[in-house]
Amino acid sequence: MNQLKEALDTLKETGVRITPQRHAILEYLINSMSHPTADEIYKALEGKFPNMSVATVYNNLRVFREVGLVKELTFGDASSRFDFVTSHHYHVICEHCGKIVDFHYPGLDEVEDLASHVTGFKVDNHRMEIYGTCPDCSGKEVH
Amino acid sequence: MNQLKEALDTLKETGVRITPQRHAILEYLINSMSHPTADEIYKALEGKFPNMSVATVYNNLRVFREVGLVKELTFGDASSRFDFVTSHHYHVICEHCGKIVDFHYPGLDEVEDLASHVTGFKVDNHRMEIYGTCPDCSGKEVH
DNA sequence: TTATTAAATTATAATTGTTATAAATAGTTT
DNA sequence: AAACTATTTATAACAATTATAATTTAATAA
Repeated sequence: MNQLKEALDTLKETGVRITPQRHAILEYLINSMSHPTADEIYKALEGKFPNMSVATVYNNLRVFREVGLVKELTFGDASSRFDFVTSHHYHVICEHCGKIVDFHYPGLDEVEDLASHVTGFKVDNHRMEIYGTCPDCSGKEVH
Repeated sequence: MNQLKEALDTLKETGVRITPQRHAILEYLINSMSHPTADEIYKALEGKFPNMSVATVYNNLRVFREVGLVKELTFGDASSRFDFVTSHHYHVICEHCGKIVDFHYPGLDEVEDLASHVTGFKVDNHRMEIYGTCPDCSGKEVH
C-alpha cells in the first residue's frame, strides 16, 4: 500500500543507502502522476535542497533503475523521463502536447516468444509506446 | 522493385529537391542492411563528399523522415539510428553488443484500438522494440 | 541556354542532456 | 571515536543535435 515505504525497504534490502536526497526523489516520483525528466525533479526539489547537484539526480535515478524501482523512458528528441515502477503498463503519448497517459495491457508475451523463435535471441523484455492525439488537442484542432 | 528510384520519385512528388548529397544518403540507407547513425552516414560518405557538413546529414534525415521514407529509431543512451522504411517491421536489439535484427510481425492493431478506446486518444501509430541477447553473445557468455 | 529564385549546403557556433572527476561530506562499522 | 566507504557537490567535459548566416545550387520558366 505505502509505495514509498516499500521502495525504501527495497533500497535497504539491496544495500543502497537512504539519503535525504534519495528519499525526496523517490517521494517526488511516486507522488507526481506525471513522468518527470531529471531536470524537472531537480527543479522541483531545489526548494528543499538548494545545494543539490544535477549529478545527484542523475546518479540516483540510475541507482533506482538498476534496483528496478524506476523505469527510464527514452524518446528521441527530448530528455529521458522517469517512471516509478508499479505494475506493468504501457504509455500513450500525445504528439502535439507531449502528454503521457498510462495504459494497462496484458504483456505481449506472444510477440516476445515469436521474436525469440525467429531471431534466436534470448529475449528479456520489450518496450512499446503508442502515439496519437489526446482528447484536448483533438478538440483544439477542430476549431 | 528499385527502391532508390521509388524514393527519388517520392521526393519529386513532394517537391523536395534531389541533390547529390540526398541521393547518396538515400542510396547508403537502402544498401546498408544495418541501421546507421547520422555520424556513420557522414563518415561513410566523406570519401565521396569531402566537404559535406554533418548538418546536411541531419537536415536530410529529418526531411526523409517527414516525407515518410525513413524512420528514426531512438534508444536512450546512444544516438539515433535511421531505418529506410520498407515494410512494417519491429526490431530485436541485443543488450550486449547492440546488434539490431529486423523482425516481421502483423501490426498490433488490437493494442492500438484498445488504447484508443481506453484513453480517448486518436491513435496514429506505435513503436515496439524487443530486448535480449543475440546468439553470438549468448555463446560467449557460456564459456 | 541562361537568368531567376527559392531551397540546400557549408562552416561554425551554440545548445542541451548527460557523464566524469576530484574534493568534501556523511553514514557505517570496528 | 577512528577508519572506511558511499554519496554528494561543484565543475568541467563530452557528444549529439540544432541554429545561424553566408554561399552555392537545383528547378523552372523566359
